Amino acid sequence: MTPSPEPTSTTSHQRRKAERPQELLDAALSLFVEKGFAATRTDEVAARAGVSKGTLYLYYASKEELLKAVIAQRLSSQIAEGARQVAEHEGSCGDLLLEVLSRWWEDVIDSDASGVFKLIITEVRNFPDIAEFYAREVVEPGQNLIGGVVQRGIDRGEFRPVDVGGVVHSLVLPMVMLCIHKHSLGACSAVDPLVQAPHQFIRQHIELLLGGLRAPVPTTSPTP
Amino acid sequence: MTPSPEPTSTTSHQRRKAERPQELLDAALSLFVEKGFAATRTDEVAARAGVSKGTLYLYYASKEELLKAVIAQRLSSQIAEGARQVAEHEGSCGDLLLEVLSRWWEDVIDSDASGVFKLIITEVRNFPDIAEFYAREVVEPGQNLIGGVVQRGIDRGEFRPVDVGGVVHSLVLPMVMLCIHKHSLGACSAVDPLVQAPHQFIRQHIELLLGGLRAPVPTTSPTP
Amino acid sequence: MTPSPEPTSTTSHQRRKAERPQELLDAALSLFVEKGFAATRTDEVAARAGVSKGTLYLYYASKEELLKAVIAQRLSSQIAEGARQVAEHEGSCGDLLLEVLSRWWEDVIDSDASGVFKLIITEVRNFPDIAEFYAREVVEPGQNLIGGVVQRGIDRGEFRPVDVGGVVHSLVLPMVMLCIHKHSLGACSAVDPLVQAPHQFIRQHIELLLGGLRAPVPTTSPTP
Amino acid sequence: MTPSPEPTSTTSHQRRKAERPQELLDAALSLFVEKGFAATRTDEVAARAGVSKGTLYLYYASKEELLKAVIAQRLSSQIAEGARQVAEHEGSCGDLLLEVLSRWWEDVIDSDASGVFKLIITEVRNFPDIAEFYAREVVEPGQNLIGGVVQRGIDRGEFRPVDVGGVVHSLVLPMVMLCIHKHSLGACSAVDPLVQAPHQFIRQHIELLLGGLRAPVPTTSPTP
DNA sequence: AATGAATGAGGGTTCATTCAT
DNA sequence: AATGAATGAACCCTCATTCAT
Repeated sequence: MTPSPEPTSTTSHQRRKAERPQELLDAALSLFVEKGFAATRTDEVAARAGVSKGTLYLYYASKEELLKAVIAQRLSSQIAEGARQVAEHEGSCGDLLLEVLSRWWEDVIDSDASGVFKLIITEVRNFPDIAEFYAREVVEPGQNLIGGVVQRGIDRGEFRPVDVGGVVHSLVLPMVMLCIHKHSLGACSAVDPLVQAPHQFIRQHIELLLGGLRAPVPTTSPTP
Repeated sequence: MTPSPEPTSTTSHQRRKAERPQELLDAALSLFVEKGFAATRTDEVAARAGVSKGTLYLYYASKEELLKAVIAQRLSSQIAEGARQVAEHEGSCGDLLLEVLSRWWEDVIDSDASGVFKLIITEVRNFPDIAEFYAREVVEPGQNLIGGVVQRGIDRGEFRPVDVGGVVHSLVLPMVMLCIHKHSLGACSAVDPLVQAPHQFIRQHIELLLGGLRAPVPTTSPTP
Repeated sequence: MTPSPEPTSTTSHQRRKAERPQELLDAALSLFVEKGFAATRTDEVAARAGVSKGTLYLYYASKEELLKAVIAQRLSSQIAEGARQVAEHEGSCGDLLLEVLSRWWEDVIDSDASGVFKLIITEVRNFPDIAEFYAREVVEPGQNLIGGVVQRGIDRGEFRPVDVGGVVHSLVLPMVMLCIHKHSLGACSAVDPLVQAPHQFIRQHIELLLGGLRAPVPTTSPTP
Repeated sequence: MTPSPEPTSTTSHQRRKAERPQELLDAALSLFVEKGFAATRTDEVAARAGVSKGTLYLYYASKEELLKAVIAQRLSSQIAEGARQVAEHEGSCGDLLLEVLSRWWEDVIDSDASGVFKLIITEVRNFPDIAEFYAREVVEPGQNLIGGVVQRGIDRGEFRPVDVGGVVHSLVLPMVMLCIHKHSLGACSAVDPLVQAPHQFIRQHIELLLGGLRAPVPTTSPTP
């Protein structure tokens, strides 16, 4: 916090220098997502980041390292976000699910992060490290989060006693699928306008599922 | 020497030639799905098909033509399958959906065809022709099929009046997502065993959705 | 000359068989001349000769052997032709030159043989054997032929005493050049229509040269 | 630190870059002329230019572009040369022809440019663009140049009234032929030593033709 | 004798990576 | 730190040649 003795020399030159890695990561992410890792040329990445080809190698030792940096950075920033909103929620589990999922999803779908899912899907088989990383950092905490809420709903009698893991998938897979879709078929002209209003769809989807999930109001329980 | 009337002239030479295209398509599909188009080398495809590199080019003019042939063939064979099972079904629309979807899906998920979805997702951006082809041949007929059943259910009062397109997506997207998953993260060791019992999951998923979809049993208040 | 004992079984099948080598040579000559040896594919040669690719190798051990056969055959047939017309000619050496050269040249320019010059020019550097063969079979006898007539003209006082070798080149090089031209630029559309009336040009050319060659009529010899 | 005003920034790095295109063109010319376009490998060109295979493609987009650049550059430099020496000549048209032709030709025959004629002859059929280019840039201006002098000679009564186009060919074709010869048979061992003294031959050739071209000296019968 | 499917070495071209400036 | 020229391994594709039929 002590002001650095050098003058206000955080010149635009230096500021740019500090931003280079992020600019490169952004450029790489968008290109990797669009064309795939193998079909993306390093010159393109450098060009989109506004630097020369050689500069890329000052920051990342190889194209593969760049890929891993892209994924690691985006996923790390997502882990925290979901976890916060969880526990301090009041109200029914149904509402909580609706709230948490739709908020998280709205954050993701409109940002570059949505592409990471496509990127992972596309590249895991070629870079197995990614699988392990993704399972540990994203899949597991995410499932625990959502699964925990579902389980709580069952315990409270709010939900019917169903397979928790299955419900989580029913909830989440379409969301992931839409992220992927956005960066593949959805990016092509005039394909399936429904999926182009994803905010609305996801809300409907969750409510539809909650409809099947909620325990029948235990008045007289006439249904066998 | 006894002349067999029909020309047994399908010599082993000719028989091999007749089978080559399919062998190459199968090899190409599995490799393209596994590694992506750009990361697959033509020698690998040839080797997996048991022929030499040059032979591939006797049947397909280029790597890109091979890709298009792979997709076209697999999709063409799927178009017919779905359409058949449709109309001559008796019983409730809910049962019909459960039946048609789970049967189609079991056919797909256990065959090589499941990979085509990943392949399309991965490559459309690089080969825009594919988007058009896929939209015309798969997405549209598929949506009409499922959407038609849902609409019929609503008309009959079996289902609540919901957004048809949205329901179709809620039903289908997880299935497509599981196909994709099978060939990416699912192919990596020890990731998410839940998704490794996909038959059961999809049945649960459909029933869960049907639960949210069915009109409340009109016992007390038979609203028209 | 004794009729072969086999019946008239020189069926069209056999006749074709006997003609195969020549058909292949003709096809090869025209393609080699048009595109050059390296740029000609063996399939093209076979196709133009109306046989399959494999058949070519029944007659010629390799593409290179085919080239040599093409050249050898065409040149051999030219050697004899020129030599005959020479000695038994009556009249002036000028007339003889005009006669021999224009007749030989008319035979050559309108037949496929004209292409051989281009072929040799194009390929000697890659196949040095050809140089030796050509020098021995064509250049040397040809020069002796024409040079002999020129020398005789000088000896008789019909021609001025000039460098014989040079005159031969002055006479012959344009003819060779026109053969080459016919198969390169001359085969392209609308190039230099003059050269497209080569019969007339060559006659003019020879007469022009003879005009410079003839000794001034030895009346008073006023020129120093 | 003393600032030299003009940037001596032509570092050896940059200097090399500036010279690369010419080095590559020279290497390509000599190889294309020697072996033909199709039989020349790009690595050979690169190696002869002292660079690696990849470097070639930094300067020329393809082997074919390299060919066209080779031809265009050499021809462009020849166009100007001939045109300059023309008009400001004093003396007879015969002297002018002798002077212009032999000077131009001596420039060409001893430089690499002589090979371009063989190259064009060899490759036009495969690359029709070249024909058009050559006709427009070389043949037409050249014929106008020489033909103009001949016509002037006729108009002045210095030459007999002959076919101008034909004379131009009689003059020029042997020169072109010798250029071609130099790079094909002439490059093989011990072939036709006459043509190996080309300077002398061409002078003789021109004078021989001029002998046939000149109007008879109007001493006794001054025909108008 | 004839075919044409199959081969695989070789050539043109690309592109990740290096390094002198 | 930044550049961009240079490299060369690797990839797609061709085509001369072989061989089972």
